[in-house]
Amino acid sequence: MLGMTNYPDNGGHTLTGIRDLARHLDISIGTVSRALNNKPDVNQDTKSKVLKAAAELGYVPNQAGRALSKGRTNVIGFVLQTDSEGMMQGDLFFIRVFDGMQSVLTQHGLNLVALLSPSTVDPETYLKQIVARRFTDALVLSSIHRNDARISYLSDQNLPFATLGRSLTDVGQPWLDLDFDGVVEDAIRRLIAKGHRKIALALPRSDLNLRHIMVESYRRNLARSGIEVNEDFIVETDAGDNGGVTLVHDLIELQPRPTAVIYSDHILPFGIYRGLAENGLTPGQDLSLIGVGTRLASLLTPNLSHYRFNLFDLGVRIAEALLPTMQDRPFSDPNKIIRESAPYTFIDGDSVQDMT
Amino acid sequence: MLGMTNYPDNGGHTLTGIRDLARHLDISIGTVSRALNNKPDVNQDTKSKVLKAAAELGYVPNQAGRALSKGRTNVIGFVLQTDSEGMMQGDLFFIRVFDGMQSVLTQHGLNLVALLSPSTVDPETYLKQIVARRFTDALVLSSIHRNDARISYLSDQNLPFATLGRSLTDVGQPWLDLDFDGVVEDAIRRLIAKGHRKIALALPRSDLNLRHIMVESYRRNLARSGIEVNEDFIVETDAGDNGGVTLVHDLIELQPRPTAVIYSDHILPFGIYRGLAENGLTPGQDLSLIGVGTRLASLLTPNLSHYRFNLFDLGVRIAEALLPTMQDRPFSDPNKIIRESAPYTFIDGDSVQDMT
DNA sequence: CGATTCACCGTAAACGTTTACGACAACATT
DNA sequence: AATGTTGTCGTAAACGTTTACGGTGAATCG
Repeated sequence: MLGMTNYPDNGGHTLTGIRDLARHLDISIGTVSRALNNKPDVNQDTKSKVLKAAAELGYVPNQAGRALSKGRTNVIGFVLQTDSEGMMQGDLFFIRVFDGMQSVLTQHGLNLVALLSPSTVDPETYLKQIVARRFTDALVLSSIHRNDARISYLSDQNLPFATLGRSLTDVGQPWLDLDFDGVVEDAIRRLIAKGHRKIALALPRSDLNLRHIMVESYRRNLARSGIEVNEDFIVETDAGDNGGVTLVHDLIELQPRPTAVIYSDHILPFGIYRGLAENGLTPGQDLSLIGVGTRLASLLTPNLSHYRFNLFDLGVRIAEALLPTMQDRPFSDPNKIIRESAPYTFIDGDSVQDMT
Repeated sequence: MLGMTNYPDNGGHTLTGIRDLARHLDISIGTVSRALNNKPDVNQDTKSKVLKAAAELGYVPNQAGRALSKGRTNVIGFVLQTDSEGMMQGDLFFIRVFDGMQSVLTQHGLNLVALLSPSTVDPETYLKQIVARRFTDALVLSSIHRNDARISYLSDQNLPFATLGRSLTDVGQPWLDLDFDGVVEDAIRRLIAKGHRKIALALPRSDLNLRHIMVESYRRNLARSGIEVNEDFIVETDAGDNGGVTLVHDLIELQPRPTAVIYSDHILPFGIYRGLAENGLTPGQDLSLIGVGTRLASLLTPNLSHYRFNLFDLGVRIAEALLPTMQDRPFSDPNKIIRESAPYTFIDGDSVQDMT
């Protein structure tokens, strides 16, 4: 039957709780707890004795007990979104960002987990589930939309969080993003310097704020150079694998036909190269290309000019931005709030033609 | 009048605990708990009343309290590995598998999280951290090695788990994997039917059991067809982005030169195509190619012949294999243990030349 | 009518921590 | 000698659930 033994057979040397550890050392539970948490009110000698015994016996504090007592779980969630295509856009990004975040969070005794909102349910209700179950001390949101209701929701719930990307709905939380604004500015400057005037911007259809930021930067910087914006040059790309092919078909039918295109996607350039080839055109020669955030650019022939980001470092900075907000009440001290855009690096290739 | 004040100052309509909910309904805590957990000993009428009130007031059980009391956390971890290249190999896979797993686990009230062992620390110590903190009811391991110490470790810890991939160290746990064995067999048969005799096998350097399985299948099926195995034809590929280019250089220097190559990677084919082009060779014409598990095959020109798997379905089956082991003691009932290989689909392309 | 069952519900003890509080020496200050 | 101070530690009450146990009243049975 069930109640045969008071103590479950835990295989021998694995401790079950702090109680056993205290009994083994013949001191009180409270002192052991204080020693483990490095509290001031405990003798340096016994402190080291406790640490030693804990290491030897392989004692690890039960997270549920700790969470219940302290109200904190030491778990931080990185919330990711899978789009209809299975998140082709983000998945080449997030691993490195995650790695960067984790490298600093572990040093603070925090566990990072990735939370993927399923493709079948909308992101907000998924987030509410997460928050309601509160097995997370803080969250990092990604795939930020132009007006992202999740931000105000999290603010209402008093849960510390940071966003990878900014939004128009802003509650003063820390954010970081990739400087796609500056990237578009730089790309336009480079293209103009090479004599281009008819520059297209190709972006996937979405309501991500990143898209809006790029479009705005596109308009602003063209205007600054005295180039009138042709609305037909702002084209939406399909998410599918052959979105690049259809993009080329769309572009070469435009009147006038653009001589250069800026776009943002990992997979897109392969389709673009293929689409150009199908039409007897050569990348760089018949259409100049500049990629933003394309991880696989070096696999293309001719080499694709593109921008690169240090994603590990981005993860580090996100974690560093998040940590201070977890100390006291979220976003209490405005001086602590970190908000910045990660700098880009331009990788020169052969996909930009000199028109002069 | 003391007991009548059922308005704790929690700042609004968000409930804090089951205690408030019980007070609000004017019944005991125990009954509320039983009602929420659908226990038999509670009136159908009050049961629905409790459910209704919980939904209205937005009450969600505190997971820490529940975990402490029941010893289960309702969290399941999907353990992933990032190799030195930032997990280029796995990341295009795992999202869909994750999605599939999640689709069935949520129906059982379980939360799925992704746990990424950082590239800096070895997988086993990371796993020990996870297990020791026991904020997980069960685990799913991926990137299974030929002899994977994690498997015996988890078995010792009495933690339910399943593996995505099999290993020589086997403790009777459920596993699923992709039928790379059958894929190699099928690929060799197709190539031989088209007249190929000099078939190479190109795999990334690793100790994953999948690699061993493919090599063994390669040897076995060549032998069955009466073709002697040329050890030079089993080549190791580099993980980097231009691993495909160097692979081509290695292949065309072989004496005799293989006429076909089977390989496994997402990124590799792009490099192969590029490497062939650099040498004035045409994919399919000068070297037949068959890819295994290459997500982006449709982006290549000419189309790459390759094998595809239903990864969402794979995730579903993993979850279904894991669930019964969580009911009672892990792996108690051998009839319940599910172990199977997911079937492949061949996608015909233009990258296999007919030699007859 | 007493005894037995039954459906339902309240009580209280767990689960493993943390931490406010107080106790107790030893020592320093008047 | 009385008082205050300091360093160290034990005690016990939380934290929010679950669940074994016992206790009702009503219905059923002998």
